Amino acid sequence: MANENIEKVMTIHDVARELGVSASTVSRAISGKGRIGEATRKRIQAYIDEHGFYPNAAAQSLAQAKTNNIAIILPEVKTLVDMPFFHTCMYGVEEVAQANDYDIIVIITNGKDTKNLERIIMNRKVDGMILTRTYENDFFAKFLKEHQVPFVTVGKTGEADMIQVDHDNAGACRELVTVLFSKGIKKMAYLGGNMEQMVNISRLEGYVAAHKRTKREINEDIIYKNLTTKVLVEKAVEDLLLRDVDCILCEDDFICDEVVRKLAREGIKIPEQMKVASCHYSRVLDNYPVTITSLKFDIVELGRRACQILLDSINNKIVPDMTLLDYEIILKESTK
Amino acid sequence: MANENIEKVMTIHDVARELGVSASTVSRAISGKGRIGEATRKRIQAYIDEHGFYPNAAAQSLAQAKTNNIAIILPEVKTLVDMPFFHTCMYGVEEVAQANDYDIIVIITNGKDTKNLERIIMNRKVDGMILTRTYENDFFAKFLKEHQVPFVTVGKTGEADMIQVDHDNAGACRELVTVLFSKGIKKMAYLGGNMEQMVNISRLEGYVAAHKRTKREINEDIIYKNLTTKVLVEKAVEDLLLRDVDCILCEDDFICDEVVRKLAREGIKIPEQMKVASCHYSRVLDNYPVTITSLKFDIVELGRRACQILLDSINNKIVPDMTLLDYEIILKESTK
DNA sequence: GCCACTTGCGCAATCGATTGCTTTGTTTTA
DNA sequence: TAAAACAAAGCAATCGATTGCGCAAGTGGC
Repeated sequence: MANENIEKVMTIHDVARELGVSASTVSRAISGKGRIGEATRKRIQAYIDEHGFYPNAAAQSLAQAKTNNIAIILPEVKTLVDMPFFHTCMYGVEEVAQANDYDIIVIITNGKDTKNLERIIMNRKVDGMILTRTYENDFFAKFLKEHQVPFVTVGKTGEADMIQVDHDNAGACRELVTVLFSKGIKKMAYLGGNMEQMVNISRLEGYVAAHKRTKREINEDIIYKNLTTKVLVEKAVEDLLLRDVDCILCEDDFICDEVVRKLAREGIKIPEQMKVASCHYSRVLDNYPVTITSLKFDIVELGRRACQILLDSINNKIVPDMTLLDYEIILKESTK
Repeated sequence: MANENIEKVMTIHDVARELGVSASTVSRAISGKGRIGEATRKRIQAYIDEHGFYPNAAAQSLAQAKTNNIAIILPEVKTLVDMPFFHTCMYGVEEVAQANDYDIIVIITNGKDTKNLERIIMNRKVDGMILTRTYENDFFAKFLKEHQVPFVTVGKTGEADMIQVDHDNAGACRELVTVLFSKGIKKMAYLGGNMEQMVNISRLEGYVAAHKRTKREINEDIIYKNLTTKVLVEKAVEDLLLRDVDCILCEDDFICDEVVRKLAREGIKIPEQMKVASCHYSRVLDNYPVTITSLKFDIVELGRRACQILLDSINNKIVPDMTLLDYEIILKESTK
């Protein structure tokens, strides 16, 4: 009854019958692989162009053992406004994927549970994966490696033998800190986030490296780690105000946001009484009366590159193990 | 050579051979459909649990004409920080999809080009779709309807005979405006965004309805539409300052953000000299010294509901044509 | 003890593409 | 002109699941 209305979709056999050729010929006409006469090719192509034949993706996947899908793994992020990183990155990935006739499957995960990851791999729903948040000794990355799934990490994994794409966080931070020192800053505090995440490890590395290069002492008392909540940031600020610091370097714009607010509440003027810089720019930093010095990364580009490298890797091209993208240092009023 | 290392994945036939049964029996044991003995069921299940067999998704899709994928269509958004809506919504969709063993394919589109949409539908890569931004007389929605693809729109389409899930934007706005009037506001300007988008149409509707209910005159001079850039918002504010308005209602937090900044630059105090409210809360509104009155919507829930309804619809359950979710009016300092 | 009915499970077709092999027909070459 | 070479296109197997049908064994009624 109801089914009578459902128009059946055209298959390769329909096209073949219509043109009086075999299905294999149609297949070869479309793919261009195998031997086929030019005249037949054109005739079939013309028919398809006119009538709009689309091959069944499942049948193709089955026959070719290839899905033309890639997965992108996003972390569960509670405070989305503060975390445009992953979604911006996704835009880049999607752009390149589309351009290459791939679709992206998005998996959101808390980072611990591999069930979904396992299912999607073992069901062979994708040809490869992009991990957008990496940890030291990354669990997911190891899992993928074990299962011989092509994958690229956005961010470092701290392991060799994995394809990684990242901004040069360590280098950028090192340069930023060095520049700030050269502008007369004496004692710079560092406020960092979750130290299990590689990005945070890299940034702190940069901070430390800049101290070493300029032969300054590293003072552990003014290095704060794992500031994952507003309250922790607030406490850190209170604490460092007692420690004769003249600049606060924030690991990201979320922390920076809290720092700026806290300083305002304390009546401390930026930059006169305290200089502030962030290792990551996003629009949040435009919300204050004083503009904030920061590092700027092109995150869409990061996504694009990660995707391009993944696709190359899937197609057995040779790709670099580690790709580091450029950054920009943006000096603003907050460190004048 | 290289291929010798690649371990072949287990198929249903491997399981069958190993247990001395037929593939059909294994299939029936897994699905629970068809006639199968309880003892055999358990034996097969036990083997699978132990050895971890996962069916090939492509083969299943082909056999069942069902992909267990849904697509979510996101608009191209330039200013991500200002637009957490779509991504928050995606979180809700993903949550419900995962819980029901569906994966989500994300398509990002400029809203005009149907090529990707067409491809993904005609290739039968998904069982249904969620549209996250709707326009009056929606092109995509019509396209999907024509192709008999199950779909749900997040936001209204202005058409009957389509499954729509939305917050009650019109009702919420109407109530907010009414409440503000009851608190003594005399003349309220409305600053709206792109009037092709249904959400904006609905909100203005609410504003108008509140005027009618309270028997106030509607003054077209203080209704601004299509304020899609900072500059336009700025100009609108300049303009309405000459018009004896005592409250500005902003269509969303992006506009509100610009309004608050502009008023600050003009030295106009909120709420003493001008009251301000927004029809949409996001964390952006927490960035000012004065807290802002707004409407609050649970966007993750919106995504969840949309997805649940889509899945029900795919499985031929009866679903409501129009689902309107609740809202919250948050009165803060900006309208005191 | 015979027939009807149910239960458990295997056989083989099917979904819609791809691809190695074969056949057919044409062209080239000796 | 016959043999060799080659191009074009069809045949049929294959990918890995699902499912209608049918057979054999078991159960129950009378």
